[in-house]
Amino acid sequence: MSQHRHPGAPGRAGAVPALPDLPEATVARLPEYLRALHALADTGHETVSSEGLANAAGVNSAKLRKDLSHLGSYGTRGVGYDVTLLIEQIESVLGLTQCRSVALVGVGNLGHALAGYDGFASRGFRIAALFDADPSRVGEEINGLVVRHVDDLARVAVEESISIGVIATPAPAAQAVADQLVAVGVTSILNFAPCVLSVPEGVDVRKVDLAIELQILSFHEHRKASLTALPGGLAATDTQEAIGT
Amino acid sequence: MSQHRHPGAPGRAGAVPALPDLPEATVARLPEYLRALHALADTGHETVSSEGLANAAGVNSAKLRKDLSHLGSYGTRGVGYDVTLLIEQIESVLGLTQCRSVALVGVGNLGHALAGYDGFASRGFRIAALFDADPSRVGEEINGLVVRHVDDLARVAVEESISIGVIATPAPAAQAVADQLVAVGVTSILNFAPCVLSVPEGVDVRKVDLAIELQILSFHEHRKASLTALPGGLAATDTQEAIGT
DNA sequence: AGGCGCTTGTGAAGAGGTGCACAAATCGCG
DNA sequence: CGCGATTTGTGCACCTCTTCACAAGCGCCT
Ligand SMILES: NC(=O)c1ccc[n+]([C@@H]2O[C@H](COP(=O)([O-])OP(=O)(O)OC[C@H]3O[C@@H](n4cnc5c(N)ncnc54)[C@H](O)[C@@H]3O)[C@@H](O)[C@H]2O)c1
Ligand SMILES: NC(=O)c1ccc[n+]([C@@H]2O[C@H](COP(=O)([O-])OP(=O)(O)OC[C@H]3O[C@@H](n4cnc5c(N)ncnc54)[C@H](O)[C@@H]3O)[C@@H](O)[C@H]2O)c1
Repeated sequence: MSQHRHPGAPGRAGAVPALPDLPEATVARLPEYLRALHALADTGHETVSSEGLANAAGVNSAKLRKDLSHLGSYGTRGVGYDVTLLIEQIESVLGLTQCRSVALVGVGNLGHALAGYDGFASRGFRIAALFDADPSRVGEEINGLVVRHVDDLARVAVEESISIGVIATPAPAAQAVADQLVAVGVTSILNFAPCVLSVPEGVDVRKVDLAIELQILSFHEHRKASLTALPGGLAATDTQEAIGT
Repeated sequence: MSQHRHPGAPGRAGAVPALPDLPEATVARLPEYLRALHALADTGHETVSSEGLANAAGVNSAKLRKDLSHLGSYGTRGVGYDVTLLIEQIESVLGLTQCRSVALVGVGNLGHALAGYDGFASRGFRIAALFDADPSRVGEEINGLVVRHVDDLARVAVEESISIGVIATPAPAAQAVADQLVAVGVTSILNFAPCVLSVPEGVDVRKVDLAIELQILSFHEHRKASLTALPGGLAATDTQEAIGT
């Protein structure tokens, strides 16, 4: 039940990309494989085994093979995977063959760090525009980019063909900013504000909340403390515990 | 996600702390519920239904009820959940009743933003110490905290009873920093460097990689573009939205 | 007191993800 | 040219997570 229209999207009927409807869990791991592959390429490796790559990416080798098998058979049995070829394939699947332009809204404490980060460019993204609502911030230059007023979003978004929006404003402003981004045709949003965004169908939102990460760690810390507190019979590895009824 | 071990049998071996062995997916959502509950409390709500809270947290109401049922029965049928009581319960489970001390290593671009962020304190965390390896940065004061040299980690960690370490150094230094943190007894690490950390069993690592988030968005953007280009009769393909963390 | 509407808590079914284990495929070498 | 070593790709069983659907419980109103 999805009718996503892309305003002004050129009807490019390219039949080439046989896009293979990947499992979401696989998609989330591909970037990690990509990073590991680049590291391997930089150190002169031409091929890599699933075991080696899995190790570098911090996952199980069977999982890695299954993930890669979803893209097609790009490995050679008895040898492994061609590093360069695999990089090309993963980048193609992730849509990184074209450099994507990112708009960053909210150039405060966190926004400054993001704007000054060079790790995005090296991974296929270009921060194309910075926006803020505070007039005293507008005009400031960061890393060769001038901060513009958020009211210019519509114009600049088209000029720079923005495809991803990053929200780094305080939480109370985030929904309004999201609405503005959606209004200018942005369909992917990365949200740093600790709040839930409501967006129309067809728009993807990913959220990064550092406090949540810390709280999850806190839970495990709490649990570990409780476990060490109770002596009990440390009878080797008894991982079986039936909970069902 | 962090690699998770199976440390023996975490079942209900100990009857003292009534530690409820929660599903990992539930743990990851509890902080979101907590944030939504605080927002409700601030706006004067005394009770909330599963439907209302689920809405505020951006999840399914059945999922929310099942999550909360793992903590025990703290709702009242026909009425809903007592906001204050539920906050207490969740904070207790997450181990937030005591304020946890955080050490931040790497006070560069990103580290400055984190150190200056007041959103941690309001959610039960205290940034207790800042560390850097660059002598020119040591001594700098940020938000009332003095940057110390990373060699002082051992001493300060004990003094401040650090329970969580945050790594915001460049990737090549991250593993060494992680080793140092582990050496002084830290068993929970939040890593911002784009690399895999190797840590002993019993240490939890969570990773935040912004480039990965962007690449996942890029994939969906790519997929959406392909779908709009391919008309086809498949109007029933359900597009996924607002992917969870 | 009793009925009625609302909401929780949960059994069960289904969907999705994980990891083992192994057959199939490929290479190097004698 | 065949054989053994190596590694991929995948069927399968198991497990976790999600979602539906509904009985049980609670408060309120008559
Ligand atoms: N700083 C951190 O380390 C950190 C960590 C985790 C989460 N966050 C979250 O990131 C967000 C930003 O944090 P921060 O520390 O940079 O805050 P900040 O107050 O320093 O910066 C916010 C910026 O957004 C701008 N802004 C406000 N409303 C706007 C609007 N409608 N349109 C455009 N710009 C607008 C402000 O002018 C300001 O420059 C917050 O939601 C915060 O909770 C920050
Ligand atoms: N800036 C961002 O927005 C951003 C975004 C995503 C990821 N990251 C990642 O976060 C990390 C930090 O990024 P940054 O932009 O702040 O880099 P940065 O170079 O500005 O800061 C790194 C800091 O770490 C210190 N450092 C180096 N080695 C150290 C060691 N062994 N012990 C202690 N401190 C040490 C350096 O002195 C420096 O102050 C990097 O891994 C980067 O990839 C940053």
